[in-house]
Amino acid sequence: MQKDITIYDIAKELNLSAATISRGLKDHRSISEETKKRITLKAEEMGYRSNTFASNLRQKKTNTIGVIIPRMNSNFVSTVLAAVEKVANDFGYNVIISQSIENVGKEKLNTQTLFDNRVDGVLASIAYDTDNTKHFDKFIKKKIPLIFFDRIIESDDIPSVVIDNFKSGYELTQHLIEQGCTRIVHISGNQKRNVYKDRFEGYQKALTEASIAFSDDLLIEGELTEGAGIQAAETILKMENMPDGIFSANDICAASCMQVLKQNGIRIPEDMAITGFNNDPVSRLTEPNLTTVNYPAFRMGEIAATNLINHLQGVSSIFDTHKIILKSELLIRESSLKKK
Amino acid sequence: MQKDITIYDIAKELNLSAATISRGLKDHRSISEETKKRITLKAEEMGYRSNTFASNLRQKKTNTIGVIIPRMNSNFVSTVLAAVEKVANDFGYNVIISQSIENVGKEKLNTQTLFDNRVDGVLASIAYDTDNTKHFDKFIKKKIPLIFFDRIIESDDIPSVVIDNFKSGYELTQHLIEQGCTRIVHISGNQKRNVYKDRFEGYQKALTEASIAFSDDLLIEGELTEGAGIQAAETILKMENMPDGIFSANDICAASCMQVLKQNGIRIPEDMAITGFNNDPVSRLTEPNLTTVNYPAFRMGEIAATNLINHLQGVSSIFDTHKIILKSELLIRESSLKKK
DNA sequence: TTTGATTACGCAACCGATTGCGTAAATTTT
DNA sequence: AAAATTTACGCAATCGGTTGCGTAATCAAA
Repeated sequence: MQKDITIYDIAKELNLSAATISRGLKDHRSISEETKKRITLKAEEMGYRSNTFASNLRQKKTNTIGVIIPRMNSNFVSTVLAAVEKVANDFGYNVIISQSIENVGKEKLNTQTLFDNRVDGVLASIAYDTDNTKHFDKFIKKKIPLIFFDRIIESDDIPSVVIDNFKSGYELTQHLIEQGCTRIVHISGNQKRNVYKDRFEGYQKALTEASIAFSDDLLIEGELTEGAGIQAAETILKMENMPDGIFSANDICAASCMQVLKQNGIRIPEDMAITGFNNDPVSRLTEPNLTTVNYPAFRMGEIAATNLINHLQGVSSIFDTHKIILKSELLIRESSLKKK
Repeated sequence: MQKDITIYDIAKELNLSAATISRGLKDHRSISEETKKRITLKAEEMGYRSNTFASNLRQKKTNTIGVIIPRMNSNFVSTVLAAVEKVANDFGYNVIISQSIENVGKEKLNTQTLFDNRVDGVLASIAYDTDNTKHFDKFIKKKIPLIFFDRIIESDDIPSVVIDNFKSGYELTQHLIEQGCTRIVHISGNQKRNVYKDRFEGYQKALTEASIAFSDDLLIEGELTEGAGIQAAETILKMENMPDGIFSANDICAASCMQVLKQNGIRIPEDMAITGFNNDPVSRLTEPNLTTVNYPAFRMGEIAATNLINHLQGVSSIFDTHKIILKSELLIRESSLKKK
């Protein structure tokens, strides 16, 4: 293994100082064009690569942003990440991704890892059971910019990028009611999470406005996984007073639930109208296609990353913003169309 | 923003040298138990955090492994990544993930970024249009261990972790033939990629063994996306001599293809038997459920990461291994069961 | 009591890039 | 032609942790 080439090696070859090499490589104005060219060429020729650590150590910044997400295995999350990576790359930033696996403990470890790795900024979507932002305080104290997206905790210190979950939940439910549903089950996730709580409250508001009573057994709280959908279906099938509509807080759960119901002879949407949330590809592959909400995942990633980086570059401050709400719209498909 | 605490600060507080602090913090044997305890406590009290860059700079290693993948947005990839992250964390390694977006150009940039960030080791699954491993040579030259997984390029220098795509393709096709299919379309990806080429060759072998002729129009090469599935279906619908079986090289494409066919009155599996590949959740949500191949994604990530890290720790050498082949098995479901 | 071994720690030189300050030489101004 | 600028580069300290080597102090062996 040959030794690494450093700016000192280049300096020696060209009879210049290391300082000049350093400046020449980064196009510093006090170096003449000709010298710059010689330096660049020599560096190329010798196979020089900058040592990030030496640079980071000296500059006290890393050109890296950290992202904390619950899991990578959903269409939504991977789309957000794709956008974040794209924006970061365009601005010369690296991205470190860490998954909390829906677990506060792991999430705390992740914040610590990112902190120790001295990321310049952080984007986070919090885990299922997180109930305070204490483990994010270290970033705030160190003035390391932090933005929450999708799953957030309200905090005066932490700006966020979200959609209007309340509104979308409200609209979905309203749509189901318009289709003639009078007994609508809501399958949701942990009510600690804004995304689920807000959708639920939107659902409740729509019910109230239509003078439909809500009872606790209509809310099925679970993990919104494929398995949770199956369980929900089984619960529903056992209900004495069978519902005529289901509003699931995500698509995958809606899809698996729908499947079990169909296997049990329930006709969709005639007997049961179903809606999901997110517009995952699966919503377009079920039969019938799932009515859902288009979630601007890519846009969300783009906006969160752009704001963070603009802040880092001093272009604008994220602290001027408290919350950014993106547009999300209803996608009506067959699974909920009782009236054709 | 308060200044960062360094080992020098701790040293001053305790009237010790920085060297002793450094050693004390990492449990070096030449430091007395009592001093170690004092150091640890003081460090805790002062809110000390180690500076990774200074450490990396001096030690010339980063405790970081890099992963290059085509895209994050498939169930397969995100499952592999979850496994890699788990193993890496257990061993105290960080993970940097970079997506090539199925593009050699980006893939090259990614190798450079990982190289410049001086990752200790690399795991890679190559892009759609990569046709040589030249951009990986820098790792080999620097003795940075590299393992390919899933999508590989055969190379004497680079070990890999895969499944037997040929065998699975063969078995799937054999199954379709047993079900009475005599004209089977194969929807595949870029034939440069081992995963697609091998599955195709397995398919061909099964056909040959059953004395079924293969003709070029039976191979539909595309990007295996949702959209590609729709296109494939349209192509198939226009065929004068309608096939009676479809073997798609992944599930998502099979699912969308199946949907279009159904919309056009084709009965599955009676008129057309369909199989996918991967055992993505979507394969369990389509109607009928998709026959597919169970792909041990988590295991693959675990094995690749474990081997890489074992090598880094000197426990074993990856160069003793050329290729690791994991077991993958046929999952027969309704979409292909013409004979019940 | 003397000697060899062990324990516990300090000294100082790294790792490689960055940057404030200083200066000789070249160029422009008056 | 002398003075004032500007240009182009070098010096040396700095970032914070690591580590080979050296040494004082303590302990065991002779």
